[in-house]
Amino acid sequence: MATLSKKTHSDNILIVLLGPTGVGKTELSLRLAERLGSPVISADSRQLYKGLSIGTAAPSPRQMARVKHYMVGMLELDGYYSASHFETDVLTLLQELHETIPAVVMTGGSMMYIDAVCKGIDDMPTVAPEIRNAIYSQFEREGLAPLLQELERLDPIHYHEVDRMNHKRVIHAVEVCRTTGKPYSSFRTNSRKERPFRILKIGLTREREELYDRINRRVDHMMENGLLDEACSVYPFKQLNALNTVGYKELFRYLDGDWPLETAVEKIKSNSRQYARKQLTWFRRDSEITWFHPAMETEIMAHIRQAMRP
RNA sequence: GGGCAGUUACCAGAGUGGCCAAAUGGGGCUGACUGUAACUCAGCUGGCGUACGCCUUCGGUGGUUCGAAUCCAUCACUGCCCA
Repeated sequence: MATLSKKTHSDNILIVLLGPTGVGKTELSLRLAERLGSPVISADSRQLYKGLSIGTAAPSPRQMARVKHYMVGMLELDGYYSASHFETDVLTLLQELHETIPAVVMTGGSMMYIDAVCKGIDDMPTVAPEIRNAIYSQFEREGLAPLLQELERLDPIHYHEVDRMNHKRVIHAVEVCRTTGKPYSSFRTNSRKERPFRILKIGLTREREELYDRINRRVDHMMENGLLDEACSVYPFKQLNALNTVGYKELFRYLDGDWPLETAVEKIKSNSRQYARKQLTWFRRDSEITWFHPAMETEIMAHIRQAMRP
């Protein structure tokens, strides 16, 4: 009887609204959040940064006035951040929000960030910048072969598991080995972390042609709304990872004089389409996602209400 | 009207007698991915087949040849130059 008034873990829920870029997540997330009395947590690895609002299609000031947003425009361009940081930050935030709000909305398309929150990511030691720099300069000088040999010696298990053609993965494993003196694979648990709330994943999708058309048109709108000015304003920081981002890297090629503007805009469109495809590939293997067309707001709301019933 | 250049797969563009279903790039498709992930990497991309393979392609037609995307003739179209 005493449990009647007491909230349990399973009373709280995280509603994850995910989907490829340009599918229409932002507007729907606002409407759902308003109906649920929830804020919106953005799961977007680029909207995190300050000064990239046009190119990352971040929620507008007007939209942010409608609903409280978290994880948007809170990071300096040179700030270090990762999926693991996101996991920690969002879990802390959710603990707080769930005190008063049973159903919290998170929306975005950064696959690894979403998985980090929903499934967890292993604790991995932070790589010291000196070690990272040393390895990257070695890579530039000597190529990947010596690093592969080093990995084979330091972590034979992971050596056989990694994609050895993928220098980023190989380099990271070596970084961790060098930093800790332990094999990279010893930090991997392959386990899924428990969460003190339930998770409902709602995927938004559209016909491919419709999605591509929206993406193409959205890029044109971004250009009309000052994307080039925004890119100019961050151009001095173009070497930062935060700016290895669709919409900026292509305009930098224009500003560098490599491409005419028209080419850069076309590349933004095609890179956005490719990104959308990769997102769909990633999400496709997640059987926990229930898919909807963004116009199916009524059905989506019903699906959420259903899940919220005890 | 005359001269020259060209016509290759979705696009661009190599190939100029057999090793060509045809390089390469783009685009497209599929997939991998536990730490800067809007990153990075891989496969496929004429048709059928798991595969050895078979079939249909290189502007059209007709030739030459054992064999043609490649050579010849002719027609069509495109571009540049001269009128």
